[in-house]
Amino acid sequence: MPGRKNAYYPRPIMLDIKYIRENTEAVRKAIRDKGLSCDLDRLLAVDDRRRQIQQEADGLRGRSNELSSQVGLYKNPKSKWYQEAIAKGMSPEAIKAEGDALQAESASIKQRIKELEDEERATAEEFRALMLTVPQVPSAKTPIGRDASGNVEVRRVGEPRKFDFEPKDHVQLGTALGILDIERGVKLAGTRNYLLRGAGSLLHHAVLRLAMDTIIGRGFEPVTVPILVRDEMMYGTGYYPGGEEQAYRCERDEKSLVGTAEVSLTAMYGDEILDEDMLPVKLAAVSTCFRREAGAAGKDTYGIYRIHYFDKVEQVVLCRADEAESEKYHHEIIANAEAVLQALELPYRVMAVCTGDMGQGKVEMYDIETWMPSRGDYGETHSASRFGEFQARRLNLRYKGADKKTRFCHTLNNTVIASPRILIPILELYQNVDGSVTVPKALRAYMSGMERIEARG
RNA sequence: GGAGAGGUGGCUGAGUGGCUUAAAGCGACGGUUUGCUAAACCGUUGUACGGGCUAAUACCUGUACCGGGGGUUCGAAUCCCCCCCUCUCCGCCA
Repeated sequence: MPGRKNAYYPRPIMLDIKYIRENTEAVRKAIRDKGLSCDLDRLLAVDDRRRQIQQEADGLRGRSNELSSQVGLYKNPKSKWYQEAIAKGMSPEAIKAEGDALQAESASIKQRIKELEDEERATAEEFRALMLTVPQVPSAKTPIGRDASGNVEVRRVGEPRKFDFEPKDHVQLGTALGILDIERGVKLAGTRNYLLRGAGSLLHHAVLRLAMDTIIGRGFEPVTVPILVRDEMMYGTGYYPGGEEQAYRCERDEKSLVGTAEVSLTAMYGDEILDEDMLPVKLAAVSTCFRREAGAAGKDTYGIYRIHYFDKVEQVVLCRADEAESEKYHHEIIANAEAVLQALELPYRVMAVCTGDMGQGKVEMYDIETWMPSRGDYGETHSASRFGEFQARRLNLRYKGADKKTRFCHTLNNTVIASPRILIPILELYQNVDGSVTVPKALRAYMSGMERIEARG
């Protein structure tokens, strides 16, 4: 691992300022479509001023360097210049006088440089703050809309089950079967916590194993990653600033518990330059995910839909800076997730997420929603995003191409499976009239051949 | 947690205040030679942000960068302060 350089955060880079200068209208439209506030005109003005200051300061620094090296000659009797001057008949006193004069000029330049540096600092700070608010420009395919209601269904696979009896929800089923214990979870850790027991715990591990085996079979490298990471990684992947309230942050250590292994996987090559022939890098990790769910008070409080901790298999792709390639892998990671849902024989639909619902950093985003009988609707179980170079810029994640040029990678990620949320449709759709639950065929191998979960005697 | 040693270009490694635009070597790239390979010889060599000229990420040019930040000085890789990281040993612990 190469040493970390300029390891401060947040990194000021978002989009390329040159891109913003040259594509102002596209960025302006992105701000509008994503419903964000970002003072682009102010940003451009600050950028302008920033460059003026740099020009003046650089010029003065150049002059100052020149003076310093001259003073060095005047002050050093051993220098070639000094000896030549003496040989030409200059007196040491005359030399000293000239040297002092240069020194005086240098001092006055330094004064002006100091002023400029103060202004430079202030301008850079405002510049950075403004840059942090500039959104990634969404792809042309992205539907334009204000919120989730603007999302567009792309396709629907499988049929929601029609029951010939009154179905129970996952809490009723899981509690009666003794595989889900919300009360004791709350006793241990507060609201939005739970225990999975016996076959419930087995089922949880089985879906994770199925997901891992599926994704490994599709060429992804399994990685075990830290889930308490430096805050810098949260900035790098775009969760900070803005998402601090959603994360469990360990202030003392300036580290945060990740809400997804995407953070660790995407950031793991940060500050490195990869060889182009290493790409694409395809990684997958299973990790526990922690979410404070601040601002969601009272929302989805029932059951295990929205909870403070869960386990998730996440897939991440780092690829070349090529729009078509990035789109190709986006389709691939969505297909990977669909393969798992199809193996589990769960009905789902794929939604194109609209501009207002997709988040600042994303170029294109699709959610997969799985049918959940208790909600009488599809519920989000997967989220597939591509970021262009947004995350790579913040992480300083680059590659060297065959043409010797260094570029920022493109990054993408998607859920493979998240449990226990996925247990909601599994329990509810595989329930039997007697309250037992049939184990999906694809999971039986991971549960010692168990075919049916029944209440314990 | 305690004690010590260190952080210099892709890598190794010189450099304790100014003719240092960071030596030298390795590697990489280009070229010459060569039946091919190898060897030899010659040349090139990073990043970021600006400016000029542009079809250009080509070329010319400025500044900054020797772990990070601050200080002393006309001038800092070099001196001072704070922080971070790595390594070694000890302690504690899963």
